[in-house]
Amino acid sequence: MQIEKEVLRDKIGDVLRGWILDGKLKPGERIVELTLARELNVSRAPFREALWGLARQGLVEIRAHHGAHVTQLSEQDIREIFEIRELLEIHAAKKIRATADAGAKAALRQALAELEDACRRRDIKLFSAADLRFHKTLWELAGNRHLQHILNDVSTRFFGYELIRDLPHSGKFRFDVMAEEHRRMVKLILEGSDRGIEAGFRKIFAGFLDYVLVRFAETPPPARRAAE
Amino acid sequence: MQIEKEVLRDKIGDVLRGWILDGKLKPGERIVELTLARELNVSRAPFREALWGLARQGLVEIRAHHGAHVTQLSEQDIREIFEIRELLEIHAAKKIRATADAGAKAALRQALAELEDACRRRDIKLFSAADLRFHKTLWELAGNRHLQHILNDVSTRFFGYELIRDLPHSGKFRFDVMAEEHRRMVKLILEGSDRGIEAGFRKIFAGFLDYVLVRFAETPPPARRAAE
DNA sequence: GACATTATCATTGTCGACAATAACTATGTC
DNA sequence: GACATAGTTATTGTCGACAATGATAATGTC
Repeated sequence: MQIEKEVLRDKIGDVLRGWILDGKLKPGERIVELTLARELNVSRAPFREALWGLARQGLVEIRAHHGAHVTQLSEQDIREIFEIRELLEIHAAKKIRATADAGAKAALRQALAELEDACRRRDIKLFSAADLRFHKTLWELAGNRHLQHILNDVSTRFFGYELIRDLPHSGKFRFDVMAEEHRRMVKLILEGSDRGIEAGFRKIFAGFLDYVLVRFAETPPPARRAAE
Repeated sequence: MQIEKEVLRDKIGDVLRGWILDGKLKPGERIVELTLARELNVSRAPFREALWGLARQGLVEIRAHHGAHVTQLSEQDIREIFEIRELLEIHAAKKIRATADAGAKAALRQALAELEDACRRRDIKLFSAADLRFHKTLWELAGNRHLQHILNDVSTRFFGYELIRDLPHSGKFRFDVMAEEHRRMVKLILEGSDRGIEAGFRKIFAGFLDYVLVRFAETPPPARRAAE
């Protein structure tokens, strides 16, 4: 594996983030510095700093003398993070509703169109990318960079989870429902009221949380070696 | 300056955090690793990791080849962070209202009592500590550890600011107003409704934000060497 | 055989040195 | 004198080595 970009720690961080998000490194798994550092042909110094960068995003947890572990979320964690994301994303939606200009509306419609297209093609990879782009657009258009940043971090933590990452692969993934829900969100923002956004988004989020939690209950914890 | 605790990086982090929060290190100021590391009789390795820990809290910003700078907030930043804190703290208050048991209510009243006492004595140091404790209690009682954590980080960023830290020293600090406002918050949580909390907290936050922004406008930016 | 104790090993924490980069200074040119 | 250029210095980035710690295995005792 070769790297070529800014500073080493950033390149390493990008690689590790990728490994976590696509499941090569699994939740709860310990990251042994020397092992992975050697695999990347780098020394431990920049590797360590890369880990701190990931810890900043909540993707890994660093404990003194116990190394870095890929963050492992409990059901409680998922509920809590979900609650926050819902709160913040609804807030973002309301702000967009109140402030959106022509450009913002166009961006939103554009993101929606891409997502709908991915759903029509029933293409998982395309959908995941479009979904991420859609929500990132939402966060950005709210016009609060700190909010955008927090939402990004809070959301990123989920993607490392196969139970979420692999959701679409479960065969019975409802592309049409997803398209409809996102259409509804856009409609609420462009034509609805704050109360409408509140109720509509809540409903969509609740449905998704249920879906996630059911899968979480089904999935046996992958040998949680975490709590020591 | 001597240190003795867990791992070096944590001890260093604690010292640096203290220096930032009490103004020995000012917003925008560059942190030169060797200089401060020598002052603490430590090498750059643990010092650097301490910086990453602070970056995780948003207290410093690390840019490749440009070192670490104590986070410098623009007026825009203050507005944005304030908006988020208001949103989250109102959410916390609503959750407490809905779920608080006898113990929670007692904890809230206790925190309020200490704050009122500090106000009666017109003791700034006491007040600052009590205020922090009051809000931390609020965040904790909401029963969402992730929310608690985010609120803590989001709030910490303010304390490094003299314009906020030194507010109470401006002579005309209104202890009675502060006591009254916190009393009102507790009353709203214990006896009010969600709508009441929303409106009441909004009003209090708005007043405080105004106060902060006026002072921010008055304070000349301390030779912003940031934007390079 | 089960348990406590010690020794061994794997891994992280810290260090000092050197390389790479950016900021600064001095010099030359017009 | 102002500007561009080259050289110098200050600071960060990366490295390999050693120390400290925690986990594991081996040993001894009951």
